Amino acid sequence: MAELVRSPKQIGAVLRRYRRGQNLTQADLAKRAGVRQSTVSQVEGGLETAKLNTLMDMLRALDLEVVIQPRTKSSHSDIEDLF
Amino acid sequence: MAELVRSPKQIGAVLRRYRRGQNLTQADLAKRAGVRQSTVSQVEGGLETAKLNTLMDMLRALDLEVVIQPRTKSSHSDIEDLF
DNA sequence: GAAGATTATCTGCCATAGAGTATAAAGTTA
DNA sequence: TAACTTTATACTCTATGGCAGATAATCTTC
Repeated sequence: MAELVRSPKQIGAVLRRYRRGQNLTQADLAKRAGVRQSTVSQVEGGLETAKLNTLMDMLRALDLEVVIQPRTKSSHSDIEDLF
Repeated sequence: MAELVRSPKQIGAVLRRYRRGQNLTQADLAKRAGVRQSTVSQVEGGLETAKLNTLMDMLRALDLEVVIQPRTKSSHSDIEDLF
């Protein structure tokens, strides 16, 4: 399932969801991605100033990929912005 | 058109393509995104340690959005990795 | 090929990410 | 509720992003 994300907070939420879906702990993911567990915790928490390569490492470790596309009028996940 | 990206370098290339497609200079985009022209230059160049919020600001300024999805076996743009 | 526009780099400065290491706080299960 | 696991925070230190401000290098165009 493709997840539209518009903020670091949403990115973190998606990462967490997929990590749990794969039954991995933050420590597991950290090891795979080559970062520290505390870093995983922060990125999942939506750290805005996280580094791009750190994010990419985490995505790769979860077998996720990124698609960039022109903004669509209104996507379903807009509702998430309310929370 | 949706663009699959797997590295900061590819992200930078996509940003540059869209920026030019909208006939904007780096300075224009910088102003819209609230960053410096030098920063735009670096991110388009593929700076791996760029900050997440900086990237998001640039994407938003170009009316682009990000989708995170499970990795597909082999996407067309894999070929781009050769260059 | 000179002028003008655009992009790439540089210096100084400050803020902070993430490593390393550790512990506190939450959650989970027996 | 004690024991264990998982996640959130803390502290020091080093590296570097991005701002300010500016200039060099590289296109464009006439």
